[in-house]
Amino acid sequence: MRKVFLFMDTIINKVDAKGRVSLPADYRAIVKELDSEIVCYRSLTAPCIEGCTEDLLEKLAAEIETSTDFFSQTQDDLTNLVFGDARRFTFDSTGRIVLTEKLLKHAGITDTAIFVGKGRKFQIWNPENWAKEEARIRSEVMKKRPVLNTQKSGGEA
Amino acid sequence: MRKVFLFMDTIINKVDAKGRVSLPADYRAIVKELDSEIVCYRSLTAPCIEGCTEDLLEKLAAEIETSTDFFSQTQDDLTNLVFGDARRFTFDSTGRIVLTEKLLKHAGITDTAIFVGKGRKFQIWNPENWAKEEARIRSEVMKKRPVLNTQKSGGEA
DNA sequence: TTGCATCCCATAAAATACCATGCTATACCA
DNA sequence: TGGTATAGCATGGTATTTTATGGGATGCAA
Repeated sequence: MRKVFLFMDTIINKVDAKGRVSLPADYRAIVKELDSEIVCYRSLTAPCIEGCTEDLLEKLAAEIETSTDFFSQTQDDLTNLVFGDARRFTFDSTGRIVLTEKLLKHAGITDTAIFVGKGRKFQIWNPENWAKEEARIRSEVMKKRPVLNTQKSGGEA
Repeated sequence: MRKVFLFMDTIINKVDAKGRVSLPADYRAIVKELDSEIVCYRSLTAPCIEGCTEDLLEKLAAEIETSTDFFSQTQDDLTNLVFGDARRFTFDSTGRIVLTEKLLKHAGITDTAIFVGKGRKFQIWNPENWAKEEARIRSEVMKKRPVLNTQKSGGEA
């Protein structure tokens, strides 16, 4: 039995004409062990699909409810945005989910998708876009790293 | 069996001359599993119909009753409006509810309706109006998001 | 009896569950 | 350590079920 439930690794899978993709086996295992379901939505910040367990969304719902007023405009906007876009995805006996046209379009995915672990969440990218994004992130980190170090000690590398 | 009961996704359905609409299958599943019923009322804040399970309204009522400190006059008025306007909608064997003229008029719905998940609640819009509303919300959030981030750390694209 | 509302049936389309296969990664044994 | 057997996984195809939706029948009320 697993102790830690985090989405990790980067896995490429094919997307067929129906939009079917195998959810990486390890992701499936997590969802099963948590006795939860997958929820996907369009990322707000990047051209990719984002996914998490339904449990996490449930927590988010609770948080929105407690931190904003029942009749407030903010609660209205937030819930519309989050839950209006999200959708449950149950996987079949072979471990596949069927992504919607809306999601695939937003991520620019046609016949191949790449799953990127993000801990409690994961993302699904068009592989080419992800390659660029990963490069950007890595260079970004390298740019920031010396700055952070200088502040603390004296800089390195 | 489902653990989490949240209305999600955005689904377009037709409204026939009798005012009949199919409640999205997933919404029905939630209502059934909660062994509850659908309640709809005119949204107080937007030109749309709002719906939730009877259970939620029950909770709201209970909260008002048990709340020690008196509610403000406005809040009281709001709850009056909601409960006064709300009505049960049972769906038939094919999963349809019959919306009233009053509700349809308030939302400007004629032959097509779009269901928007909001977590514990959902909304029913005229598709065109919803398109505008969604755009408004997205731009609103994009404006606010950087602000929220700057307060915490240093902001991000 | 007539109008209105509810219920039931039929059908086409779409979503989803199932089956089969080849491949890959893992485990096992010499 | 190297080779082989095994189990798990991704993937293509097919069958079945569910869902949306139009039309009609039934029952109640005015």
